[in-house]
Amino acid sequence: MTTEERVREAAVRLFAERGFHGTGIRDLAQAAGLSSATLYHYMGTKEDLLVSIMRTSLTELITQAEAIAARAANETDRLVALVEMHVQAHAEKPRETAVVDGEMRALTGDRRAEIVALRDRYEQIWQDAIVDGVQAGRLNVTEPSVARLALLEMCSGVSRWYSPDGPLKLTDLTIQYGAMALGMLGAAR
Amino acid sequence: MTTEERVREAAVRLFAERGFHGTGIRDLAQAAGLSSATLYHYMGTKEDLLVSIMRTSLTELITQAEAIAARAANETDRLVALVEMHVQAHAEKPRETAVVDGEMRALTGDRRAEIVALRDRYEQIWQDAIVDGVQAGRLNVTEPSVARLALLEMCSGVSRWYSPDGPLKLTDLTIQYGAMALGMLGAAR
Amino acid sequence: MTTEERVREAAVRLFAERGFHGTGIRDLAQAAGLSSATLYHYMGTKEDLLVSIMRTSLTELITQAEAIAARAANETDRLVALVEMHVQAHAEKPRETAVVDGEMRALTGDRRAEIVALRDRYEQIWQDAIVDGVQAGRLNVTEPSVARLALLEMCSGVSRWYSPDGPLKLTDLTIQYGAMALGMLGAAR
Amino acid sequence: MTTEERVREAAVRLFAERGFHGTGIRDLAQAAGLSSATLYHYMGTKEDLLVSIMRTSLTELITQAEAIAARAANETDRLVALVEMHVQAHAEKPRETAVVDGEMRALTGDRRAEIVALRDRYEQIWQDAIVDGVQAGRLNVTEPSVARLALLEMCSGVSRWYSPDGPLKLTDLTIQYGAMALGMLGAAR
DNA sequence: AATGAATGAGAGTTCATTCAT
DNA sequence: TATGAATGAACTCTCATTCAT
Repeated sequence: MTTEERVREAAVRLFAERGFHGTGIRDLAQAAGLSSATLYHYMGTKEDLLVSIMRTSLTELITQAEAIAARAANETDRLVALVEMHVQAHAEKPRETAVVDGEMRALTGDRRAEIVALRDRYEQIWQDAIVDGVQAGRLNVTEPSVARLALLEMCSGVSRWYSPDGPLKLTDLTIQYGAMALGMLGAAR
Repeated sequence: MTTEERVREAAVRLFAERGFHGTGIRDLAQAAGLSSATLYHYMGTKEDLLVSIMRTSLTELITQAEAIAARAANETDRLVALVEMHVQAHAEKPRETAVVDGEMRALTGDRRAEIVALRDRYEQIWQDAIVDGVQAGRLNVTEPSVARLALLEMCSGVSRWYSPDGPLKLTDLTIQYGAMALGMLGAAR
Repeated sequence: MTTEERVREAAVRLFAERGFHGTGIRDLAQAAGLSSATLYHYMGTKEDLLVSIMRTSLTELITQAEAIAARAANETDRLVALVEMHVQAHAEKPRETAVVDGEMRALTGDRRAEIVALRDRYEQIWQDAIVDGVQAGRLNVTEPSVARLALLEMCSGVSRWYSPDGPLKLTDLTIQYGAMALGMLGAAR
Repeated sequence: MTTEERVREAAVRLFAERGFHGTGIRDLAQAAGLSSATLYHYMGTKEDLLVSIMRTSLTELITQAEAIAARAANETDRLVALVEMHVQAHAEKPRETAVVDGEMRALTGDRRAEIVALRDRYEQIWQDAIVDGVQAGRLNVTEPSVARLALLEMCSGVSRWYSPDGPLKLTDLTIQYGAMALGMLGAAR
């Protein structure tokens, strides 16, 4: 693992555990095994580091979501595939995703706009999936926007509690979430 | 409104908007219209203030949840009533609830233990409701704990986006969430 | 005991235990059973209070020392009587005397000058006693100033350790100090 | 002189002149020619700095006192040598010794216990010297503990007034204190 | 006589960041 | 590549003091 990766990993972990404002540059340096001065060879500002983490994570989610949207056999499958991918990502990379979901308010100015735009783009994919599902008669929701928000919150929460060392296997987790998603969206049985 | 209430309200707002660590004592003072020294006539430490906000909010939720659990006609009603109450609380007091849901990690030591215990007590009420519903054959979930976590995350998310000034009325919101909850828990139709 | 006395007593105790700068106005108020605002009905500034304590204590010492100097039968008696008086004062009022001996540096400007002048006046009485004793052939010291300083430090130290509840009676204490003083000043046997 | 030494020296001087609580961190920084933030590269807390100064000074005194106790020809020599060493230390390092003698009360908790233990160890060496002198018939004191306290106070006072630039040479000072000590302890002539 | 409320200034300490080496 | 040294600004919190009631 390169030093840059160590820095990044330390940042992901600490930002997730303590939040951006709760993490000091010295904490980061110590966790990465460097002096705080050396840290600055591997990053810009603390906020740059946060942005970079978020961009990477969100971009990956978007890429996967777009691939799913492109290849899904039907609207139901598409929705379930999105849920499974999202849940899996939050189960496998709980820290990265928790940072994305929880630290957006720490960003300022243009950086914030950039990340918000990415998030909006990701959410739009979900919005489309739900709207299309409803139009196709496969889903039954009163208000697609409300459903989208509720669904995403439900799935994102996984990063806060799931542990791969616990009794629940990842595949079972995604299956359950897929089922719950279909249920809450009133999918035709 | 008393000065103490102004302090509290300022804290709730800023903690919700910027997070505990992102809120300085001077920000708080300014928002409450006081000097930072005067602030300390109306609070203990910054952390004390956070604890107090959380305790108040969680205690209120627990009180309401226990009342619902005591009076509900059947397991389905009980679950829906919990959802409606929770969603309503998060819609009406989005800042207080967001602080409860998001700033627990900022607490330290005994204070943290106290608040975590309250949260656990609240979640247990939900857990019981789900388990009872399953046993009564009115709900159908694979894993009650997973369902509880998913359900609570879904409902708590409301504080992050709902606005009473938007197109969606509060009653419609709660109805939709009730329906989604029943759907995701596989309620008998 | 009047409130003013309570304030004074609290100040004496706290200044002695923690020092002037180590004692806060809130500590004083609490020790006197008042609010910090009420405190200011019974005193000027914190420094005024210190000056007042010192003035009272030093004036009393000077009065007693002058009486001794006026009535002593001979130079040896005079020296011993000064020692006994000084030791008794430091044993009976350890806090007042400790404040006088230890907090002079906390004073500023004119206040400091006033107290320093009182202390110098007191020390002059001792200086005269030693010089007269030497001239009378009753004492034998190389350098009267050095002897005076050494003697006063020795006697003042009593306030730091003597307890009336301990095994040593006050009369025995003063007798021992008188004997030690004569010894160190080379008194004719 | 290294920066660390400059910090230490500044602290010794200011703590001696104004007391620990009377010295601010910004005073310290200015006296050392640093910003207050930079100060913290060279010390832990302000109290750590105080402890370190005291430990160094007391350890040196103990080392010297133990060496004297080990090599003294007889009980009288031993006592005089202790006095001379102590007086010399207080004359040559008046600030360090004044801090040791006067700021112990500013310490808290374990730090205080550590320093008190060192001081007690040092005083025990004196106590032994006096007791041994009495048993050997070379000293004549009523109460060794009282004599020890009086003697140490007398000698420590030197740091408060002696100046190497004054008329009194250091060797004369120590000789006079040795003579006074023997006198006050009733040494056989 | 008594105090709650108020505050500017300052306390000790840490912040994120820079730079010469 | 790596870091000690450095700092202005900011941190949370307390200071001594005043004043209207």
